[in-house]
Amino acid sequence: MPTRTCLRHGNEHPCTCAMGNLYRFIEPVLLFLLKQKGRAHGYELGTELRAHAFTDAEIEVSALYRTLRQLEQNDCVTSEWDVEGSGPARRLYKLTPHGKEHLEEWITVLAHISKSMSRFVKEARSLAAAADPTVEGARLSRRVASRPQAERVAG
Amino acid sequence: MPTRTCLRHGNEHPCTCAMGNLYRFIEPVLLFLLKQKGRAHGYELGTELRAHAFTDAEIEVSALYRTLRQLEQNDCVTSEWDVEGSGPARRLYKLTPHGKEHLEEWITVLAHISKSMSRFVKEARSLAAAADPTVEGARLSRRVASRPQAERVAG
DNA sequence: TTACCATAGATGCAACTTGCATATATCATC
DNA sequence: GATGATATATGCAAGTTGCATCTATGGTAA
Repeated sequence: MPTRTCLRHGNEHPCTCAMGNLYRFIEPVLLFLLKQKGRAHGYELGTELRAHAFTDAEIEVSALYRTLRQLEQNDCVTSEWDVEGSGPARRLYKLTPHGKEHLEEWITVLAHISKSMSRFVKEARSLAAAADPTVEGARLSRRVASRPQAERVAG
Repeated sequence: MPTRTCLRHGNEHPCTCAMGNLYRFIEPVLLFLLKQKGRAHGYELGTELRAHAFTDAEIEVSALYRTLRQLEQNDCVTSEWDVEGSGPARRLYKLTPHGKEHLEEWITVLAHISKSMSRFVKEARSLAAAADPTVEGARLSRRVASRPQAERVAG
């Protein structure tokens, strides 16, 4: 979270915004959406990215387009100009076989990270509960796995 | 993952190494360890970091020390030189109250990310299962409430 | 007709982050 | 006196990010 603070949400509550866009995590979502939709152009993907994003971070359009071009360089997607219809030309992207494999790799990696992360959260919470054995703390330490609590302030 | 490949594990299987150290994720683990241990020096933390790290990435010692100094700048930890004992002097770190709060923030944020991430993995896997209805795929896709719609065919 | 807005994509640049190599120093052991 | 483990730190090139800005098309409000 470094020195950065979230400009949208201020400094009052923890916010994933402060982590930046983490383009590394934009990439898999783009691959996923392309697999799901068959083909799409960047602007369109930008509007749907939010729903699957891992953080509250605003999607930087420049990051989005740059990630797409990079994916093309790495042979994960192909693109062609679509001049049909009205409005400015759009670049239509499609997943390549290699892109599909890459998405599979991402899924493996993300499953791993997500698991380590939630294990860490569990550990850290039980440490907090042990260190601060209030009523709330005790209740938490009894069963850490499911907490219907207000968990998400960020957003 | 970009252009990078994992040098330790090669290119043969997906590897979180290729994501880099993600110092953003070193930070919370350091805060956690300091809370757990009371006090510790950097080198020591480095040896215990692996057990809690979110990725397979080798811990870059320079990143570790730099993160600690940054945490100190941000008033999350304090340090003092320890010249007792043998060997070179070591900088002993301790969590501050603000550091404790910061850890709590991290936990909230990480819980959120981990959740979004595992939801994504689930979605992506069920999409894969639907696209590739092998025996294994079928088992997975049975549980899926809403199959993804037919791909939109662009004209 | 002009102004403005949504759509669509791209680039320039300063600031920041990261990986790797290297420097420093203490002490133990060979 | 050489080597290696412990312990911390910095320099620098390469890479990444956020923000501002540019180009362009077409629709609509004024």
